[in-house]
Amino acid sequence: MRKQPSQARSRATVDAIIQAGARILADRGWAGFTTNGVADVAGVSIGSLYQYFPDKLSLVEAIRRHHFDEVLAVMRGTRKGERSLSQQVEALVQGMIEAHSVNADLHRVLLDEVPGHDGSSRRAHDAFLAEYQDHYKAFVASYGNSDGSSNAEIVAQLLSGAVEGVIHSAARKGILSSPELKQELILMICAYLRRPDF
Amino acid sequence: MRKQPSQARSRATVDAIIQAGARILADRGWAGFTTNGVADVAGVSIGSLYQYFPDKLSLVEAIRRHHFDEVLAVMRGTRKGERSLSQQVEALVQGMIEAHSVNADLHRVLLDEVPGHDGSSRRAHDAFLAEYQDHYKAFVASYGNSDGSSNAEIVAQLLSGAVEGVIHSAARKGILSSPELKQELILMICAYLRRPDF
Amino acid sequence: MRKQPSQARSRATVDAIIQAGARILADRGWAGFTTNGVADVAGVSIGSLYQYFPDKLSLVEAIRRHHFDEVLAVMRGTRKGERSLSQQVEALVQGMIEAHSVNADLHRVLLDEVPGHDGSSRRAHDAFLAEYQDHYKAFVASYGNSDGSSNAEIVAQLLSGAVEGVIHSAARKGILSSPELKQELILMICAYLRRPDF
Amino acid sequence: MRKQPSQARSRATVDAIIQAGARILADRGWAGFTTNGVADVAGVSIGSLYQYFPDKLSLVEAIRRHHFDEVLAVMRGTRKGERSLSQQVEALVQGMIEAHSVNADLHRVLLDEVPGHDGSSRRAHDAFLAEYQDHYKAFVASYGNSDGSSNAEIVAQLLSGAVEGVIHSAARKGILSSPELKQELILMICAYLRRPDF
DNA sequence: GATGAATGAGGATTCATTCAT
DNA sequence: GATGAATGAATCCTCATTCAT
Repeated sequence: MRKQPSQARSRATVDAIIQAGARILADRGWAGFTTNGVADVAGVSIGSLYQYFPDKLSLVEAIRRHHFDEVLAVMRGTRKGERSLSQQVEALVQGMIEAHSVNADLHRVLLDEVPGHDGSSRRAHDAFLAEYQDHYKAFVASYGNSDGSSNAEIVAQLLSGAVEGVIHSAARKGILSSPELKQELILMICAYLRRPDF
Repeated sequence: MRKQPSQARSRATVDAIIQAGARILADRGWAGFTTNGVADVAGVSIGSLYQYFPDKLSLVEAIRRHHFDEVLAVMRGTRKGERSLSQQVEALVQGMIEAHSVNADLHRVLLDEVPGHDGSSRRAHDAFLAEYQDHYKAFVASYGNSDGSSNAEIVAQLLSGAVEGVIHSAARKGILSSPELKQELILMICAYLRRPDF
Repeated sequence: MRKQPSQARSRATVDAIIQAGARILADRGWAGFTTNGVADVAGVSIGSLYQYFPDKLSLVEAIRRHHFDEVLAVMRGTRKGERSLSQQVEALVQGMIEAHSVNADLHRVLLDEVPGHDGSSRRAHDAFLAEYQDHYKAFVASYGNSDGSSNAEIVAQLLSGAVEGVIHSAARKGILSSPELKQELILMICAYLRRPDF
Repeated sequence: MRKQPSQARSRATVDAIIQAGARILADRGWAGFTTNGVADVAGVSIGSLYQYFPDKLSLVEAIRRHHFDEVLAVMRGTRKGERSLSQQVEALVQGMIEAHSVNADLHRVLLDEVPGHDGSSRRAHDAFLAEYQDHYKAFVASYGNSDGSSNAEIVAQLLSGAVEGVIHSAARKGILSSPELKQELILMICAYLRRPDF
């Protein structure tokens, strides 16, 4: 950011810009994301936008940080310490569904469309992905079986990919809230983690 | 398309344009995809491009159709009629991996970046997704268990989402060819399909 | 330049752009030199301008090359081989006045206002200045006195600065064509070159 | 100026703004001279700047007046009353070099880059140039030869142009302090003023 | 049919200036 | 008096598309 907003008024402006930017990114995608459009929707002048964000990318970075914080907050809020495996899995799946329900369109655009995060922005993005993966690794670890832990990485990768994919495609079809799908996903994960040769 | 290429030369021109477009889309993404750029790489004039494609979207549609045809051809080529469940699953997974290896970058851009398919293009895209899902439905059906068939739809949805997600995230990390991941994915699907309460 | 104009029409366009640019630069200075303004005056669209010049600086470079070529052509046209010193000096002074009469405003703006010529443009500019100085060095050398030639450099520097300055300030006052001033300038140079201790 | 600074604090503010403006003008040229930038460097708010200067041009005028005052002060300080011609000429040249050494970059920018002095600013600028020329006229007059005094004007014009030009070009080449060049310049002027036919 | 010159709406960004606090 | 948030006209540049040759 170019300038720290010190007065209340400017903080409100910055917030309005970020909200409007998130809205436009979610609704129109990266190609439809124009700084003039953001300023318009935010109800501020284009000059005000550039007073706080040196360029388009730094704005999208701010939006990204904002969104990731929310998503991570939801994920961290997932209740822990369940007894049975299926309860643990249900908590995980439920948490991811909720996390994905936080502005799912924005999430997709941020991950898929927004181009080259270079430099400092890369770190923020990687930090998010790292914590994201850690969520799965922690889960796999907590399941605590005694086999070669070298597998944990792969298993976490598999689980995150599968859960992500199922939720993603369900979101696209508008059936994210389907209880049957959720139930089947839970069953699949449980079956996988319980398989005899694990 | 504006015009059907009737002569051999015209067909060669159209092919060159589609190839060049696919190349650019894969290499530079949707944001780097310009009609002038495509014409340049194709070695034809911008006027010729517009002789065959009325606008940018119709060009990207042609590219999409072209690519989806290839992908479906690979998927259809997956060997069928295996005996054991795990052999069938392995065939499925292997087929999907191969399908995703057909110009994976182009695939990702077409699915993630290229914006709103409206009108006729929508149909083509949906037809692809339908056949894609049918592949899974056929697989689930062929596993042929006798329980409530109302579940088949959900199970296909789950499987396609999970497989897609795992392959997608692996592709992003450049580990699409990891045998361990593939093995775990097969294990997960087998475990799921074999679960006692199915 | 971004593109070589191959057809006659495009060559005319490029010429019109360069002429208009030179005009605007001379009339309004670097600060008043806008690409849209140039396109307007040239009677072409802004798009055409950018078809041939990748950016504002490359346009100003083309203008510079064009102008320097003209100036050097005039300087080279100065008749050589005079007998007496004062005839030689008169030829020199006359040549410089004529060279400076070639779009004097443009000359001033190009030398004084146009910012940082980096890279390849630098070379063109330096080449001009070098030939410019060479003109003086050749003159000093041709005067052929036998004293330490290590002075030739300094003398050339002095002469070019003095002649340039006189012509420059005369141009500003609109008295470039004053015969008296020219005569005095010739006298000064002759007196200097004839001084006893030279 | 919009307002006369009456209190000490105000005067300090105005001074800071002028200093900062001169600094920026010298360092970054006219193109890099922005009111917000000046306010920043001066350590005052942009609002304060506009409290004292109604617009950008009035600020640059103040800077110009300030600088010209300094230069004239240096020129006036040149010691007078030397005996021999060459001593007088040396004093003149030395004075001009010193005057040009007072913030040479700022001087160049003010003379070459800053655009159109209209209205009241024109007067200030002309007053400076007049006094500048007067310096030379006084010098020519003091040399007091008895020939047609109608020449004095021309001779002053020639001398100021030549001295200015030599110093200017030397400054550009970074050899303003070269004693040889200075010596040659003095020689040239002496030779000119001593020429038999004067 | 093919060419490529020309077009101009649209989008990112700057900066002089105003005005509420 | 001072502050700095807000403004928006102006500028550079891109790229989809048209059309004369």
